[in-house]
Amino acid sequence: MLPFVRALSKRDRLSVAEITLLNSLPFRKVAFVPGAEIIAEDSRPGESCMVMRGFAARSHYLRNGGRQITALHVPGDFVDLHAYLLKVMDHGVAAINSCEVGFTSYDSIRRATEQSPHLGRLFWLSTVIDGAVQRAWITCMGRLSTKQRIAHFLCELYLRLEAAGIASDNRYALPLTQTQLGDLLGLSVVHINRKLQELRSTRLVDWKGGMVFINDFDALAELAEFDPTYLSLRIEPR
Amino acid sequence: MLPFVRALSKRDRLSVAEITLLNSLPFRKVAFVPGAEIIAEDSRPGESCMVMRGFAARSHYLRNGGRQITALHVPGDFVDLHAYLLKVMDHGVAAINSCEVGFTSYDSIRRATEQSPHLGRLFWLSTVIDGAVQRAWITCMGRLSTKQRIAHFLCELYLRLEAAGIASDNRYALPLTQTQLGDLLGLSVVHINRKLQELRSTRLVDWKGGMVFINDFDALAELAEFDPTYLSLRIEPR
DNA sequence: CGGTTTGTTGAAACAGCTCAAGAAATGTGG
DNA sequence: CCACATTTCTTGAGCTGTTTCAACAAACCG
Repeated sequence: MLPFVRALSKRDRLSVAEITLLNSLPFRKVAFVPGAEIIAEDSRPGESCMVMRGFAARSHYLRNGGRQITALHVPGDFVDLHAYLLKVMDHGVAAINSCEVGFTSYDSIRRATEQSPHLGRLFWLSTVIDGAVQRAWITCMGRLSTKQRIAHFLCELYLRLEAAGIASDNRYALPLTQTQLGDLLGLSVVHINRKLQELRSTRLVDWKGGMVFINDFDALAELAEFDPTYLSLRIEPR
Repeated sequence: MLPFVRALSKRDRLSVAEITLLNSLPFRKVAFVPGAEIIAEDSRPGESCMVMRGFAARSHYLRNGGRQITALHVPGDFVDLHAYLLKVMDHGVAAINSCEVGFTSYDSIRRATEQSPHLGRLFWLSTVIDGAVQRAWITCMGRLSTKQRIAHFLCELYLRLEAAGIASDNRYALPLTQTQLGDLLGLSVVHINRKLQELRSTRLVDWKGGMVFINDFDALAELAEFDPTYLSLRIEPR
């Protein structure tokens, strides 16, 4: 089953017909090496893409060479449903690690939404959840301490990966470098490094060898003022 | 004409039937005094709302009493279309100044989208543009200097107000206090105050008596690395 | 007109950045 | 499986940006 279907089914009941329709969406699968550009800034794609395996990031680059990651996409994320309506990319999408992405044409998206308006709303929901995540990031960046931001990010990612069915037991593979985490949280590597050490020393969470181990999720969430409401991980008729 | 219709018509061609349909959406209009809560955090609204007059803000509050504004909504913004799909509010919406808001039920939204799938996509577009604005804010907060952040915000708001038909000639009414601007950009009032003075001293922009005067939009945009692509202010078939 | 909110200023403390260098981990070709 | 090159992580030191606290001035409101 597609991780996307699994993630959707954490948010609403899907009929067998809808699952069939989703599984029959024609995906052109492409593999990307770490750092490769998946969708170029300013391009006008004719397809949307979904992460099948690995991580991808949306990012903006600045004049001084600085980078800001505005979203991290994990397996099951319908990354570029936005572009179906925005038409022009205002940012680029790149592979974080070695990853596989599926492309499907706007035509097939439109056909699916016309065949099932409910599925159309679920596609819409997927973009709206992305927006909720971005709002949470804005709050983190504006008002939380560095240690809290890191903790918040680690909590969020655990729940998202769990929803996609690729994390459990409070642990998951996180293929990010500290530089990338800095670009994501809007901080320098050096500072990330130091605060990460402080966070590790609390023993609430570990991150080594590309694996995150959350030893005390509740305490970590408490530290980060993390409230999972914004992830909409509840089954509701939508 | 609704400012919402005006803003949409900057992004796609609307048929007469669609404009009629929009104008016939039943809106229950409510006036709010400055600071009043329009939608409560954690509530489950049964209606979406649109700003008719004045400004409204989404915000998160933190344990220490801090506040982060994650979106500023101006006349023509269909503020709470998100909740149509999210169901539970993960944040509150409050009036910035004295404002008028129109509420319309999820039922009428659903009827309109079923009557016109194209209008449905335009509603979806409206939420996706909100997301694009949030991504731009993330980049601002993470990687721009304070002066740039202020400048970026002032540029963005001018274009959004112009699209809604309530700003022109590089000037507009901005009913924010410096404290609110700080909550929006994730900075303290004191710092906002000092950097605002520096920005004023460049003569690129003025802000006094609740009015913003952009003396040199291009130079201000250049300073802020502002690229309006993300606002999707182009007519495209969507 | 007086009370309250908003804007402005100074000074000290703290958070985060940059630069630079060395240590550890990872990847690659032989 | 080792040796080497490259990337990533870690550390120190000095500097810049931002916050906090506290006070006063100016603007606004009833």
